[in-house]
Amino acid sequence: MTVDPGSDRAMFRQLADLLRDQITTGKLRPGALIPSEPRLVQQHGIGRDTVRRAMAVLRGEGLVTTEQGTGTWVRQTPSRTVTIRIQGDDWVEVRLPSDIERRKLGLDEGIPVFEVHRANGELEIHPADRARIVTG
Amino acid sequence: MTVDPGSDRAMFRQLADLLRDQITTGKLRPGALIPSEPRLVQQHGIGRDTVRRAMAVLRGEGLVTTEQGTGTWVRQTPSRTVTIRIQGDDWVEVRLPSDIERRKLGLDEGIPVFEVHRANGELEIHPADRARIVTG
DNA sequence: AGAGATTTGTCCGTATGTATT
DNA sequence: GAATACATACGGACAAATCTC
Repeated sequence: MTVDPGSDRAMFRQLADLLRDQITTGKLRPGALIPSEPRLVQQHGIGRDTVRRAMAVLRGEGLVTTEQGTGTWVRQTPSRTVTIRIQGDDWVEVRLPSDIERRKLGLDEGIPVFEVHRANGELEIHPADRARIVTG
Repeated sequence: MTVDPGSDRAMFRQLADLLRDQITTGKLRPGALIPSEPRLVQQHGIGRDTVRRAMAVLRGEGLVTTEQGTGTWVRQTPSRTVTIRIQGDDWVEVRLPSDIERRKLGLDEGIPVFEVHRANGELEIHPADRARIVTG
């Protein structure tokens, strides 16, 4: 299966769809290496820019992580180590960190953060891929 | 102020930083029009690719929204119309929607979704820029 | 309705730099 | 050092959407 230049859907989206499907169906398991950019270029007969844009889509969805000089992998969904308990007048919002904040927190692209506003005025930030909100 | 080719920081990140700063400080208010791509190209003496990547950064952070044929605007943070109440064994996780799901939900890029798992097994999806989690 | 200008979307090519193996 | 892989940046070309006249 490959991408279709004649389709209405942009080729980089088709390629992202194709890889996302392999990830969500388990064909590409967490930790698996995505074929290199030149490899995908050759496999689908497309430009490198197109491949890179597809990767950018998947990174933005938190599905893959890329390391310069090495390659791109299916992200390991970390076991949720943090359980956030809220009660009373606590409340929670969610947002994506800025590029700067993301680096400071050591987060991958496409990972939102929980902003936990405690009733006492304190503010906690938690990466949203390692946390789950419960009551009590 | 403009970008510096000699800096360690990539130029498209510098441009994103610059615009993000104007947005967060209120210099560019919600609804304000971002200068067009050719305008920014000329203003900073950079390539269009660089400008577009800066925009992609800001879109991914949920700060701006882009419409083909029109332009790019500072996002209106919608009034929070949804309040999610959780209690008992309800729990909440957060993720970014896939490209396909995002279109189906009519969401901008960079907007996470709440996944509310009810104790009775039901599953609710809420755009995370229009929701707030509380107890009770 | 139509034409033209403006603006963003997609795709390709090339070149160079940086990081890892 | 060499080979491989991703990062950044430029340029050009055409398509698609929107707006104005």
